[in-house]
Amino acid sequence: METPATVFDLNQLRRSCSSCALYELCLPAGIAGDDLDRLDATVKDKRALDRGAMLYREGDPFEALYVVRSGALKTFVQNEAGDAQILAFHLPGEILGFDALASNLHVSQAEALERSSICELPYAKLQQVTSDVPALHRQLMRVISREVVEEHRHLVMMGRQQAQEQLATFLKNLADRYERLHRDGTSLNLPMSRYDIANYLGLVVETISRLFSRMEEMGVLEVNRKSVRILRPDLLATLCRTDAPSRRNDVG
Amino acid sequence: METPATVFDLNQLRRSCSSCALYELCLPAGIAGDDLDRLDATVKDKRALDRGAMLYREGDPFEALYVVRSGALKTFVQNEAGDAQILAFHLPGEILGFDALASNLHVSQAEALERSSICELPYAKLQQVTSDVPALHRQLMRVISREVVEEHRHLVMMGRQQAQEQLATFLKNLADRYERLHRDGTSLNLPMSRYDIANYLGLVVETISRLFSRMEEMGVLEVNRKSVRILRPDLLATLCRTDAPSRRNDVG
DNA sequence: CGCTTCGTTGAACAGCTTCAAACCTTGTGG
DNA sequence: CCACAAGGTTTGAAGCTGTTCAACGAAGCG
Repeated sequence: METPATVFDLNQLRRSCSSCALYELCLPAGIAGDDLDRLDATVKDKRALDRGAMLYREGDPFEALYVVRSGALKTFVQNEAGDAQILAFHLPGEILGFDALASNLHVSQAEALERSSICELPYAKLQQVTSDVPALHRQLMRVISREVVEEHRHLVMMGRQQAQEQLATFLKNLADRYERLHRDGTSLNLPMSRYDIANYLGLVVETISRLFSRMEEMGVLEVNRKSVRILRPDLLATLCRTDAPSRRNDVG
Repeated sequence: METPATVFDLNQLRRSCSSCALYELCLPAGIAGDDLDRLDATVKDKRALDRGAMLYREGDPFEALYVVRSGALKTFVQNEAGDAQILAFHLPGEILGFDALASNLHVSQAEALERSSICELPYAKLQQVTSDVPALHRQLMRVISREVVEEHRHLVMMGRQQAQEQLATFLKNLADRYERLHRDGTSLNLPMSRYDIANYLGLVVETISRLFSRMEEMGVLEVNRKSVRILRPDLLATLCRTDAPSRRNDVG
């Protein structure tokens, strides 16, 4: 909890990737010297987004990639009826916007889950830099590929795991990502609602609520609304695994 | 049904992307002239893969991207217990291998579903060309992005749809892709087993079998083992949509 | 302070899975 | 070439997980 003034000062200070706390998680990881300076010059600050504010919508022209600097966002797709499927939650240091590379239009939407600040990488400028800096090009490909791999995780979770395993995996993944941010990975403050978690996992709210209660009874978690403390990380890890290998898991 | 001799001749003839029947579906789409020639030079022919043969395995070093020229493959991830989740089926003109870009190791596996032939794009050579040819670079990014979007479809199918809607969507998608190949999109010859379909959709074989029977009773399909004829494409399309918007579809 | 949204809990229900068995196809070795 | 084994597919019956419907308490917000 910092005062608004402090946050503002930090943002002023950090108008350079090399001095950003997220440096090693972000796109510039693995880039140095002049190349980093050139990337620096392409980064535009984006005003903070309030909770519920959209970073981009489906059909928006592709203008930039975005890095979360603080806060959290969700990305989702919506069908004609307005039904949504959440694709991912994005924490500080994570990049979003790749969905628009294919058609130069966004095919998903990004919404802030809480007040968030964003780095904007205008793609036109980024392309100029990448054509001169092969290292950045490779780095960009690596980051997209990471996104592909991350979606594989999501698919496995949905396709092969039971509800309780899914929630355990989801929490463990969140905890791991918070630890990478040098934060405590055992006491989480969930930025998303139960509805969001349910949607992300392909379940309904009631199931999520019941599972939180059950895992609290088991002594794995201490749950208080958005605040989740992991009391037994070891138990949580075992809950991620399916113990009864079901027939649907065999490879053809 | 061509004689082996004819196929061989075609392969001889087609040692150039510009003369390949898959030209407009494949990586070179949007590339022309000298640039295409340079790409041409990087393409290596890969011997045909027999049914069940692996193109790459988890942990294999990243050496190349691959384009399916004929046949079909499946990609999947496997957990410690050997349980698998199929990520995608790959038809002619489609590219695979992007999973390895992030870590320079494959994190998934690719297996031929039937005798297939493959174009190999050694990544080292490809990188040389992309650094000189910005158009190819952009094209490559677009193709990866398409993969991301395609995985979104898979996630929505798994997360928001019921079993029958899933199978209908799966079949419609296959039909569309076969039509893009200038083949008949109404009489499919499924290269994958019922087990594969079930695994891909996060269901069990029995469910798939029952759904095929049910959709045949409804007059939508005519099913005979691997051969599926779509009698009522209009009905199939309606079966893809959820008519009862369930609570789990709302966006938080 | 009242309203709306979020979260929790209970009870009944439904859809998909599990278990079981039979049939059909494919391939292999005698 | 046939018999048999092995695996893929289909169908039935029972069971369980997660959903649906309903109701209520708590928190957030104008």
